[in-house]
Amino acid sequence: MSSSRATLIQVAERAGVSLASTSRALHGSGASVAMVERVRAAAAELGYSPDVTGRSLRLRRTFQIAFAVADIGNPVYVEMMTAIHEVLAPHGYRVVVMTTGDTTASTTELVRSLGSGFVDGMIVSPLRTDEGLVHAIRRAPVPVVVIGRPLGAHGIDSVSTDSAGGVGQAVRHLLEVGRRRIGFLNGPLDTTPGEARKRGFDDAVSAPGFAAERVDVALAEDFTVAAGMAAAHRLLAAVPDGGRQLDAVVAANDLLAIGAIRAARERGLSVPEDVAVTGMDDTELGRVFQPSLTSVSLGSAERGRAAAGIVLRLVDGDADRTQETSVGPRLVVRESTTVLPRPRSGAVHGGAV
Amino acid sequence: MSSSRATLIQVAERAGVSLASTSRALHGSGASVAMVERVRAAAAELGYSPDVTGRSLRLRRTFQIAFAVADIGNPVYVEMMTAIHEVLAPHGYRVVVMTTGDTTASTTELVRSLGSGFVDGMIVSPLRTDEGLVHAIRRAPVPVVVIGRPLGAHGIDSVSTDSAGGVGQAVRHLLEVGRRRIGFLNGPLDTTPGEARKRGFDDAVSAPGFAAERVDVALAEDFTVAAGMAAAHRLLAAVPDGGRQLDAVVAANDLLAIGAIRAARERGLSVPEDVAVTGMDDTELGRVFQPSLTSVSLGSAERGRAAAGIVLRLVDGDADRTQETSVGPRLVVRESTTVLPRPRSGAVHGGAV
DNA sequence: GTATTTTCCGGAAACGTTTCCAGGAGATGT
DNA sequence: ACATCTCCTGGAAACGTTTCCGGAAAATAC
Repeated sequence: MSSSRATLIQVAERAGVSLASTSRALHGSGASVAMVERVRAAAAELGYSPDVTGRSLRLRRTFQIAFAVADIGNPVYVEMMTAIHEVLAPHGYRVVVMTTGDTTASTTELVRSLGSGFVDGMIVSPLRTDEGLVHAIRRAPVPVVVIGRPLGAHGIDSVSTDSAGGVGQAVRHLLEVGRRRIGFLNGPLDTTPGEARKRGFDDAVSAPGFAAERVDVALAEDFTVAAGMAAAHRLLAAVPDGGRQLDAVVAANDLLAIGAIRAARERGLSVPEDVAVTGMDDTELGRVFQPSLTSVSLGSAERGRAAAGIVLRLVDGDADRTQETSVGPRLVVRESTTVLPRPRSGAVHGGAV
Repeated sequence: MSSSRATLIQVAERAGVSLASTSRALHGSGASVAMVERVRAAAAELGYSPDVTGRSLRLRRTFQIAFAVADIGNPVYVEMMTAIHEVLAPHGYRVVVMTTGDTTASTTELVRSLGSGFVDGMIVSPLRTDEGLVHAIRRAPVPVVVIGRPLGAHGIDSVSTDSAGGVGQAVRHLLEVGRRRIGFLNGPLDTTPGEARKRGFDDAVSAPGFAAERVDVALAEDFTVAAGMAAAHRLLAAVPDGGRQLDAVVAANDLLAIGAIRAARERGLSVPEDVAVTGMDDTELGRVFQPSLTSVSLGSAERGRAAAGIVLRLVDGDADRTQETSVGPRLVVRESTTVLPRPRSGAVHGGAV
C-alpha cells in the first residue's frame, strides 16, 4: 500500500533540493557530483520512476511510433512489424499498432488522427492510395513513412519494392525451367500490390524474348488461401484438358500460391511435376510448406527496417530531403518449381528416400 | 504552413469564451446549446484536435494497453494480438507491442517499467515465470493480466488454458484411431508450455485405460520447425526398425508437428498412413499445410479476447475480485491423423483422384 | 414580487516534467 | 585586492488539458 507513484517533486523534497536541480541531476547536465549522488539516493529510496506523460507534454515528444496496416495478422506485415520493433526499441521508441481499414477513406482518417499527437511518427502500408490520402499524409503534423508505392514525387517519404519486376523474375524463371503455358493468379486489381503485379505480368508477357505458348489469368477475391484456391480452380477449369494445358502458375502471393497448389492437387495434378507454382513474399509459411515454395522475396523485414530508419531520422530532425528507398525483389528457388529426378509418368510424388 | 496544431486555448479565444467552457462544450456536460455550437464552429475553423498528452496528464489515463510477449512473430501471439486489438480499439484504446525477452529477469524489468505510466494496463504472456516476476506483477502500478499459467492463487488476473489436458485429448484421439506406439515431441521443459505439456503427456500415459505398446519422448531445442525436425529425427532413429516402430507422434506445437512430418517423410514414412501426427495451437499454418494438421486448439484468439476484456474492466475500475479465466482445449481433427481409404501397402500418398 | 432552485459560465488550480533566467559562490587572472 | 569568469543552484514558467468552485443569470415556485 505504498500509495501512488512517487513524483519528481517528492524526490526533490526528500533530497532537500529544488525541483530544477532534481531534474538536472537525473537527466540533464550541469549538476555537481554531490547533487547527483544526493538526488539519486532520494530517487532510489522512493522508487521513483519518471512519468512519461508529464515528460511528453513538456518535451512534445511521445517516443512512440505508430505502425498501421490493413490486417495485423498478415504474415508480411507481421514480419515488417517485428523488424520495425527491433529497430525502434533500442532507440527508446515504443510501437503502437493500428489498423488502416480497407478503404482509403478510413486510412485517411487514421492519418488525420495523428493531429492528436499520440505518436511522434507513423509507418503506414496502405492497401490502396488516392489523392486524399496523399494529401493527408503530406499535411500530417508528424512524419509519415509509407511502405508500398513509391511516393517521392509527391514529397512523401516512402520505401517500396519492385514487385512488378518480381513477377518478371518469376515468369523468366519458369521459362528457364522449361515451362511454356503459364497461368497468372492475381488478387484484386484495385489494390496497390494487385495493380503492380498485373503490370509486372503484362510487362513480362510482352517482353521481347517472351516465348510462352499460352497465358491465362484469374483474379482471386482477396489475397488468401481460400480465395486463391477458388480462383485457381477457375483458372484450371478454363483451359482445355482439365487444366493440363497449364504447366505453371505465377501467384501474386504465397497464400494464393498455396491455394493454387491445393487446387491443382484436388484436380489430380502434381506440383511441381505437372504444374510449377511460384509465390511471392517469401513467407515462413511458404518455406515450411511441402513442396516448399519458390517465391519472390520482397524483403518485408528489410522494408520494415528501412522505414523505421527513415522515421527515426525524421523525428530526430535529421531530415535531409524526402527519401524514396527501394529494396529489390529476389527470387528464392525451392521445390515448387524444381523437379529433381526426371519425373516418370503418373502423378506419384513425394516418394521414398 | 498553418503553423503548429491549434490548442484549446486558441479555440477558446476564437470563440470568445473561457477555457473551461470550451472544454465542457467539446467533451463534458453542462454547456448550453448555443455555447456548444459556438465552440464547435471555432474548433472546426481552426481544425482543432485535442492533444492526448495534455489530456493524459490531467486524466491520469493514457488510453493505451501494452501487449508483451517473447516473440512478436510467433503466429500464436499474432493471433492473440489481433484479437486483443479488435476488442480494445472500439473502446478507444491503443495497443503498444513490447517484448519480454527470454528471461524472467527481463520480463520482470518490463513489468517494473510500467511505473513510468505509459499505459493503463498490460497483457503479458511470459515464457517463464518465477517468484520475482509474480511479485512484480502484484505490485505493478497498473492492472496486469497474464496469459499463460493460472495465477489466481497469487492474486493475479490470468487467463489460461488446459494445455496439459489438450495433450491428453491428442493422445486419446490417437488411441481411438488405432495407434499404439506413440512418440512425444516436446519443447524445452523449463518453459511454461513445455512443462505443462510434459505433465499432460505423463498424465495421459499413466491414465487407467491407457493402452499403448510403446512410448518415446524427444525434446526439441525450441518451438520451431527446424528444431522439431531435428528432434523428430532423433526420436525416429532411437526406435528400432528405422522409426517404423512408431505409428504416431504427439507434438507440443504445430511448428514441431510440421517438423515431425518433414522428418518422417525424409525417412520414407508417410503421414498419416505410417505415422499420424498431432500438433497444438491450431495455427493457420497447420490448417493450410498438407496434410492438414490435426491440432489441439488452445483458443489463442479467445484467450486474447478474454484478457482484453478483463484488462478493460480493470482499468475502468469495475474490478470485482481477481479473475482466473480458462478456455478449454479443443481437438480439431484433420488429415494428419485420418487415413480415409484403407491404405494399401507402400509409402505412396497423395495420389491421383 | 420575492424566495428558491436550477443552469450556465469564468477563474484558477492541478497533473509531472523540463528549461530559461537570474543570482550567488567559488575559482581564476591581473 | 579587485574584476571577471565559470559553475552550480533555485524560482518560475511552460506544455495542453480537465474540473472544482464560486457566482451570476435565468428559471421555477409560492
